[in-house]
Amino acid sequence: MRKVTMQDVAEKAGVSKSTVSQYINNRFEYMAPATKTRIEEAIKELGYIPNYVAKSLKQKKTGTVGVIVANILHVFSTEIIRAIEDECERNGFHLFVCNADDQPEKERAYIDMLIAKQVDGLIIFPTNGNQEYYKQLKNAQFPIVFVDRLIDQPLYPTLLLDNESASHIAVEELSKKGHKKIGLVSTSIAKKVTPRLERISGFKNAMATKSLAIDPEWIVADERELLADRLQQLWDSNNRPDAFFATNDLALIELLKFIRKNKLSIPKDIGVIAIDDSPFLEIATTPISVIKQPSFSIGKDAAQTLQSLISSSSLEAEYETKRYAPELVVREST
Amino acid sequence: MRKVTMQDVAEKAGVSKSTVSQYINNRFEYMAPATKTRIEEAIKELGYIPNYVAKSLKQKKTGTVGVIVANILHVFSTEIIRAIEDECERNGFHLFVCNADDQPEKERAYIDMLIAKQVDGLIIFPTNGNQEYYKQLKNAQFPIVFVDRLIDQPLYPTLLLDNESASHIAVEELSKKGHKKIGLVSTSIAKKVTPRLERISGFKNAMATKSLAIDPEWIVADERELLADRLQQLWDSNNRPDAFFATNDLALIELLKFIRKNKLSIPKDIGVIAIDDSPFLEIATTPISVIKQPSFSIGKDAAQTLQSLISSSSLEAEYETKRYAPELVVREST
DNA sequence: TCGATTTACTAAACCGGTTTAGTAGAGAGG
DNA sequence: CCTCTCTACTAAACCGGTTTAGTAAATCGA
Repeated sequence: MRKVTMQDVAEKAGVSKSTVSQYINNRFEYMAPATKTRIEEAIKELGYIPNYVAKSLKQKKTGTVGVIVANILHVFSTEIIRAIEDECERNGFHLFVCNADDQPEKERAYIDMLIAKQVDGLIIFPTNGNQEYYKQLKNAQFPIVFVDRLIDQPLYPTLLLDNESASHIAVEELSKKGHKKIGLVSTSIAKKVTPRLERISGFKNAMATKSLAIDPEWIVADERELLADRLQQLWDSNNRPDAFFATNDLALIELLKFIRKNKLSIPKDIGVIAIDDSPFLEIATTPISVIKQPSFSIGKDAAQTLQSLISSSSLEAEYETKRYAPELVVREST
Repeated sequence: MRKVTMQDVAEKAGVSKSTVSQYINNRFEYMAPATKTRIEEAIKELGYIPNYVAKSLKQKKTGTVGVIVANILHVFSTEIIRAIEDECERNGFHLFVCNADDQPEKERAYIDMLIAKQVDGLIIFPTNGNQEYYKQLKNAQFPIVFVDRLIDQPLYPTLLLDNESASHIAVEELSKKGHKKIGLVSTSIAKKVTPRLERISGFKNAMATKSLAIDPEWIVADERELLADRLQQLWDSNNRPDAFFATNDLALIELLKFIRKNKLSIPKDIGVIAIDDSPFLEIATTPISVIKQPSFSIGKDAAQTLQSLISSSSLEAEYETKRYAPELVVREST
């Protein structure tokens, strides 16, 4: 079954393709009411749906943006995507959602394909391996917004949590409740992912500010699968902290598993605070205190920032980084 | 800065556009090695990236599929999307991800736009309001796969959990542990969403099979926001079940909040089992027993089924529904 | 040596819209 | 009555690829 084209509508209505195009684009300035009606009817009868690909080719814009996240399974990513989606829907934009899995090659391949598919812009959780490529894209004036991670140069607008502040809040809350020997649990920092690095350095600064001793052994950062063992080793060594700051949801899960396995009670035996909330934390053994990221604001702003880059004719030389304030939710775990 | 086109490459390499096209599509049968090299160099020097939109227009396929889910924030949706994405990446397909929020009008608008954008196929969590439209799409031979929900006619392949069986497993597990007065908590069934309806009717059947009494008051199905109150009312009436089956993650969260508020202990005061797992349930007050959906299999199969529909020249008159076996994970809450 | 075949490449139509330049006819103004 | 403007519409180029039909030159077979 051949698809109905504008030409078919034109013939049925007894007008030219151009006139149908005017109709589709609501340019009625010089259209006779009778013509309008005839086209309207022809469209309805034939069930005509305009081909957006043809339109995109001519107009050099697709009404499409790409989002490349590290992993959709993270709560934070999911919320960001949802917020971007909501905002884009308002502007009639559609979203290509991709997972780079923190692999620069995979990220690069996605960027290439998305550009080949002529997306109008990209929102990326950038890896550290494509700096040079980002620079090329910037030179070509291609609109991008970075989220959650910093790269070396201020090529593009970058939106992320004020991680330093989040760590300070975490340390402040734990120390306020009397914890002094504070440890940290993080997923692997091998790939130099901004939030993890900043949260760790923020943690160290905060500890120093409070004149609390930092024991390097209490900073446990490793692949998720290894965290349970690392924590157990630390515990068995008897050099034990009395509280832990988990820098993200995955680290928290591993920490809580360890705590359960060792039948420790929160916060008596061990205090806990984490970044990133989940509805389940509210109803955990001891409801877990957390530091929330304003993910919906970040996502919404990312989408809006991208929209403005897309509509502006040329990019600026540099863009500033926008930091978002974390929000403490005190429950019973600290 | 003008984009580099195939014409530019052709001129630089001193050949025709057609030859460059052959090169791009790896048709080297009749190409002189020298020509190949010249084109290769021209492409590299100019940084040429083919325009997939132009290609799509001519070839009438875009290498793009649309996924319309009820809500990305559900764990189940997220996992399905992730699985579809993985599978599609393998075939070089990209994903438009959309949220219909269970609103038929929103769903319809998305379908329209995605078709206008010439997606090669759709994977939909269908609402109940667009049956007639689905039929039209079927007539137009448009490839679709339905996930998670049934519609009246077997128009398209449909993949979903064996909900009846999931309910039986839930009742079996609870009754095995000595619970007899079993209640059910579900989010709203006003919109006749398949999984919820089937899980409730499966629950009733399972109870009947076990000769367990069903008290209609123990079946609490309502908007998420109202569940806490409804449960409290039931509890205060003193007509109390001794266990609850939560039919999805959101219902479970509300149930657990209620349990915590009333300081009930699981499973002593109240047994709990639910459909849909989350890493946090493993480490809850009492680790919660759940019935898992094989969401990754469902997503992967959905993507593969869609791929086969896309490559087949014509759709069949009817398709069968594929049911997936739920999997019981026994923890300590039953 | 000459037609047939193969090799290496190209011109031009095509995909389905948008857009620009242009035109026929009606009405206005002098 | 003639020009000028405005209205309502159209022809054709264009977007950037793919594809078909075709062609010139080289090679082959007898």
